[in-house]
Formats: sequence, structure tokens, C-alpha cells
Amino acid sequence: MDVTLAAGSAWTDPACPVARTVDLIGDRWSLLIIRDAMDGATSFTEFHQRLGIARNILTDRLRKLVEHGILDKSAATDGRRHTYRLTGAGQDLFTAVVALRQWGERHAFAPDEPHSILVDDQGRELPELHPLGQDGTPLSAEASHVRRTA
Amino acid sequence: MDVTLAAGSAWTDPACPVARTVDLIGDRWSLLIIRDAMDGATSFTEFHQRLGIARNILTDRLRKLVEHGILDKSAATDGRRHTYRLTGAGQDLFTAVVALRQWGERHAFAPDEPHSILVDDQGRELPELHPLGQDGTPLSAEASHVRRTA
DNA sequence: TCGAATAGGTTGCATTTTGCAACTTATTGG
DNA sequence: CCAATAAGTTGCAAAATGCAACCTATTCGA
Repeated sequence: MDVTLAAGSAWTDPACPVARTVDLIGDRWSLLIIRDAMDGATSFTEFHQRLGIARNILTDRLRKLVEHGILDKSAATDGRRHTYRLTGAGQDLFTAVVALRQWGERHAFAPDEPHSILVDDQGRELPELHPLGQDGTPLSAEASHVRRTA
Repeated sequence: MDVTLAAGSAWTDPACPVARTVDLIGDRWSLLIIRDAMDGATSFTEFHQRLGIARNILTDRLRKLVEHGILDKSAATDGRRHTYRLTGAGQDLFTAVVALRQWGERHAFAPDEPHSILVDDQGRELPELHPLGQDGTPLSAEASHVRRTA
């Protein structure tokens, strides 16, 4: 198993997991495609209609997400359609999507502005996500640091 | 208090917190600037050297991050330098950065490839972050859904 | 005190990415 | 077998990004 970006292109910062993730899904559309896949979208047309993305760009992004092991492409029972499904790695982005969503809820809306919310099976809003230290208390950026590998 | 994107530009999906967050920090560089700010970078030159970003683009991104209330710009004691610091909203992106980092650690490296890691004050690696349901068990994308606002 | 170095830009131009609209191919339902 | 649907592809225009040279204000050192 190995992970690659694209022929002829290099990682922005090869040793940093944040930078690699941004290289893979940090453009204007990929994360929104993933968001809609998590919300049930599976076909080219569905993604196109929900996002209003240019068709050639959608083609390119779906292809790259498949290449990177985030989406899986298969033929649907209707021979015209293709089915795009999140792989395990794609589903594992749920945590990151929730973290970005919760930040947006807290900081990207005026107090009175309405916005969609994420709820569980019982319709209850999700609790806020925060990194915890070993002792179970919330951990801040200042209380942590990056250890660079040799 | 109100939140705006930029003169003459519109939100990709105004009601979705994920989309708004992507509109604010979802380009090739902003999140890496924030990552380095969390790791102690404060000056134009520091960001430039760590990232290898084009100077005019760095100027633009720092200005936008300040505009969006994620960074704060002030004069340093050395009259030549400026100091960029994360605001509260900027520090609050820590959760999202950790989530993206942990996904990258799990899925963007070959098993034997070295990468930097995030540790706490005692040098211990951070526990994995996962959304939990009200009952405290991990919640998956399938067990949740978006409720659209009127 | 004055010239060189540092810090933080700006400007012009080339390259790359993105977006739009029209066209293409394959499948399907009536 | 014809019209509609699905999933693209293609050509061209517009916008974003990147590079290198230039500019201005501080500060340091001889």
C-alpha cells in the first residue's frame, strides 16, 4: 500500500499529515463532494445538482477522489448511472467534516442567521468535538506541539 | 457581529456551515498558515520560510485571515516586524486541524513512511478524535443526517 | 551617521486552475 | 426506434497562483 498525489506533482510538505490531507482534499470542491456523499449522494448528476459545480471539474474531482481511495466507483443497476460510494478512508473523514462544520456553526454565521445542523438518529444535535489530553480535559494548541521526525 | 466573505463574492452554499468554513479557509494555503501559527509562527518572514509560499499570495492570505477574524495583526516591538496571532476563532480551529492531521496520519502515508506527530506537554501522542453520540459511543456518518433549516 | 541588511510588502507578467457552454456517446423507457 | 437521461469531453474565456524584480521603512554595526 502506498499513497501518491498525482503524476508530476509533489506534496507541499511531505512529512506533515495536515499538509498531505490539504493536498488531497483541500480544494474548493472535494470536501463538499465528500459532505454530500455522507448525506446520501451517489451519482454524477446528484453531485452536480447539489453543488452547482462545473461538469468538467466534477469529473476531475470524482476521478481524483477515486484515485486517492476516498470514493469507490461502480456501475449502478441502471446501466446509465455510476455509483460513487465512500470507502473506509472516505467515511473516516466524518470526524474532520464534523469539526469543520462545528467551527463554521460557531464562527461563520451571524447570531441570527439560520443554518443546517447535523443530528443523530434520534434527531438530537451532536455534542461539540474537542481534542482531549490523556487526563480527559480539553487540550489547546498551546498545550501541544509538533514533534518533527528525523 | 456579522460574517462576510469578500466584496463581490458569494457563499458557495450559504446555509451550510461546512461550505462556509471551506469558503473561508479551504484554499491551498490558509489552513497551513493556521497550522504554523498554532506551532508558534508569528511574522510574515516566518510564514514565508516555513511554507515556501509566493510572497504576494502570503500577503493576500494573511490579509483575508485577518479580515475574517482568524488572525490578529499588530506591530511588534521591533518596528520592522508585524505580529500575527490567532484570535479566539483562530485558536478554535485547533479541533479541525487535529481532525485533518489524524486522518492524514491514518490514510495519507504508506505504513513505513515517517511523519511529524502532535504531542501534549508530556510528550504523549494525542488520543484519536471521534464524534460521539449522546450515549458516548462513536457516531458514524450513516447514523447522522443533516437537518435543513427553513 | 551612514551604508548595508532586514522586514514586509507591491508590481508586472507567465502559468495553471477553474468555469461555461456546446457537443458526444451510451443506455433506457415508451 | 426515437426521445430522454446519464455521464462525460472539448474549446475557449476568466480567475487564481506563482515567480522575480522592485520599493519603502526600520535597524544594526562600523
